[in-house]
Amino acid sequence: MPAATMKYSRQREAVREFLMSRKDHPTAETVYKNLREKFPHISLGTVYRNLALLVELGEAVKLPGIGGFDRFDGNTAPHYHFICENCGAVMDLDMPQLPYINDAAEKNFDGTITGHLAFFYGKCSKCKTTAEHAHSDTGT
Amino acid sequence: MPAATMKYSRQREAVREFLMSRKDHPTAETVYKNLREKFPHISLGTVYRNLALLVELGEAVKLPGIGGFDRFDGNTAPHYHFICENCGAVMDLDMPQLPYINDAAEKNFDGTITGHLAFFYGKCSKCKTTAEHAHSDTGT
DNA sequence: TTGTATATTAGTAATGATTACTAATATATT
DNA sequence: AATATATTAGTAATCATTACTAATATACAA
Repeated sequence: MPAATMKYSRQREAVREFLMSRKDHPTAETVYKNLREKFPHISLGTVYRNLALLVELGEAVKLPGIGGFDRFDGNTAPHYHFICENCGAVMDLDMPQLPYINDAAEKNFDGTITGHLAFFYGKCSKCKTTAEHAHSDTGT
Repeated sequence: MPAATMKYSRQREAVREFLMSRKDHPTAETVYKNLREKFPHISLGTVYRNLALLVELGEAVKLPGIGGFDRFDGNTAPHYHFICENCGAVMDLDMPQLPYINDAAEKNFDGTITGHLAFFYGKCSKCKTTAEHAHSDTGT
């Protein structure tokens, strides 16, 4: 619930800027670790609150529960995601929207389809060649 | 981690049967509530352990983090899901697989796409007419 | 500039789904 | 029946996320 009137905050701006600058859909923990370089006393709660606020304002998107925890995407334009089965990396896919699959879904369905969310699985370019097993998102 | 050799258990059979009998992708809590009618002393841990075991054996599928918690699907054949934005209900969609969208995803992608998961959103037939706000999965 | 109002924060405690642990029980085999 | 071990019930621990609170930052006006 955004406050009645909103005030500027350096922490919120930093969260916003960090999110916009990244294409890897960081977790709250990753945002926290990175912002601590600029704000050594920032609290995890502040990160969570501002991430939720940005989502409410339509300036970020929440990808819930991927690999056990929520991730946040500064790109609010509808797009598809890829998740590497090997290293857990999450990345955007450069592909057009597929609005017609909504029609396919609505064909034998009583309700109304307004949209969809799709995640593609496989191996990222790195894991395709190297057969490593470590999981990423180290926040570097 | 399944044990070296597996033994029969009435509780596990009950979990399996319950899951197979339902098309609404119940949560662990829902399975627990229902099985308590037959096993008044069954523990939630037993339900979780057996659900995880069934997933490992390939007899069930886990839908992670939908609406805040994991759901379990006794239908292991690949299929698509619908999630009602109003009541939170989760249901199967009667539609063909869309293998060609993997090709669309792989077009400008360096890695390998092996599959996808898609969730469709909108209003179920019930919520399309009645404008209620309660969330379901009451376990009845 | 001061002063007042209130949104925001840091720090910490609480929540809640899920997982781990352990002594007792169920199952399988001899 | 006796032995071995997989499984359970019950409970405690985990851990991402949320809620709470006194102190601080921001906005704006006198």
